[in-house]
Amino acid sequence: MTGQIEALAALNTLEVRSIANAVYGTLRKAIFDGELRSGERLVESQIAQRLNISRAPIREALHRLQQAGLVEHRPRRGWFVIGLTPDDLGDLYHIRAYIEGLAARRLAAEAPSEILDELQALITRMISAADREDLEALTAYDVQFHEAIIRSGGSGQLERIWRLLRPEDWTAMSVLKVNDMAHPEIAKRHQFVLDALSSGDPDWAETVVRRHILELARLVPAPPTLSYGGGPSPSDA
Amino acid sequence: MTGQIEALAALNTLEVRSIANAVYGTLRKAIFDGELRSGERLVESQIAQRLNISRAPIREALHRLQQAGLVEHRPRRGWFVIGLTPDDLGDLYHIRAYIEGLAARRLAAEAPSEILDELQALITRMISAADREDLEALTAYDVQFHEAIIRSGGSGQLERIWRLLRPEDWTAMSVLKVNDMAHPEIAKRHQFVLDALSSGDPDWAETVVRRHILELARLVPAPPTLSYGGGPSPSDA
DNA sequence: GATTGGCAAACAGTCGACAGTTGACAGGAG
DNA sequence: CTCCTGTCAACTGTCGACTGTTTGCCAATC
Repeated sequence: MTGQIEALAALNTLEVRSIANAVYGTLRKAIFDGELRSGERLVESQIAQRLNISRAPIREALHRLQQAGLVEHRPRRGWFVIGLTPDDLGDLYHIRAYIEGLAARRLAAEAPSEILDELQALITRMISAADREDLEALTAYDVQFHEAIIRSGGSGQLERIWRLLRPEDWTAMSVLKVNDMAHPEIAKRHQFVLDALSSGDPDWAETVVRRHILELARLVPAPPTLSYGGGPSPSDA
Repeated sequence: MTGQIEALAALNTLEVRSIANAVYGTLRKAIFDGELRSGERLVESQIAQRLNISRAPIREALHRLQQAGLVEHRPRRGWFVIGLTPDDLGDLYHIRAYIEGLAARRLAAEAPSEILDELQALITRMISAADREDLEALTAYDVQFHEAIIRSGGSGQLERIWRLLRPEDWTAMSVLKVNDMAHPEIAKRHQFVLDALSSGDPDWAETVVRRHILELARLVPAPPTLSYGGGPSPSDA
């Protein structure tokens, strides 16, 4: 019974209920895959024609991509793909580090055992995923771990901004690449974080979580959007 | 000549070049003025009818309001006004404090004199505005001061997120109310911030700026959206 | 009396069309 | 040859209409 209910709930959450959602995913993927280069112009009518739909859902998707910082809108001129510089990515990780640190501080202050148990369970699963060399699962648990911290330690706004920082894929992608070399290490690090959260010392919890994120920031490679295909780069300003 | 050019530039920046922009402003104002209460439902067609326009620009405005965190969109159900709790506002200030702190850190590391001069000029104007009891100007310079820090200390992403945190009005409104009682003090505090930025000590600059913002957070009254008409307030956590 | 099934109204999602603006280009004046 | 001006195509901003889903209500059933 419960299993079925959960399945139904998942179906409801399934994101592709609207064309606009599908377009959003398609364009986002195209950008990340490098099919759409930084600076490239996106013409609503052309996309509409190529996907065989009207412009309305395209506009909605573009607005959402703008919110995610992946495209730019110039009034009466059109839409342009934004390239993320390594600096940009670094900034996003920095902000994320602060936000999660803040959530961690609050979480540590209360430290409700259900949450801590949940986090511990996730770590257990991480370990087993690492044993199986199941990168996908490992990544998923990693994301869930951080989501749990934000959800239980932050108010709505903290979570809202946090989500804006990570157009779902980035984190997943970078984690995958980064941890290529150190699967079992991941679980260990999260255990360290959890210990800090359980310590009852908000300052310590905040510090550990912040460092945890910033370590990622250092390891993250240049974002896929970038793909400077050589040539003179006008990147000094 | 130059004057005219500047005037034209200002006209270009003027935001009401599209209906969607106007609708955005209208709805935002309605929410802040309390005409639209937290939880209230917004029906696209009704708004369209009342403003005598089609639904397209309304949808765009609603999407932007969602991005600003002022309304919520439930697929196939509609749009709902979101009420900001005092906790929410506090969170936003906290995040802002971190972001501006980060920008301050970088700014202090380089400390280009043009920027410092610009900031000093703004403080001078603040003082004179305070003398004149010109609250509007005082607020404007305050905002410009912080904008300058973000622009020169952050990469694009830092600024992008920073702007998301402050649907233009909040800051202005809260500053107005808060400083009602302490106009000349404002300039003094900003001078303190600027000194820290000039000190060449990034750690110190970050700390001072962060505190500067967090002081605001403590002073800020309950957000206007809220308008709890009495009743027990659930604000302890 | 409580539960289920069907119905109708309300509304979001989507569509195709039109109008105003912008950038590019060609042609003419200096 | 350079600069300005008029023209044109492309594209965004906006519109009204259609379609499918959701919700609340009422009747039929247990």
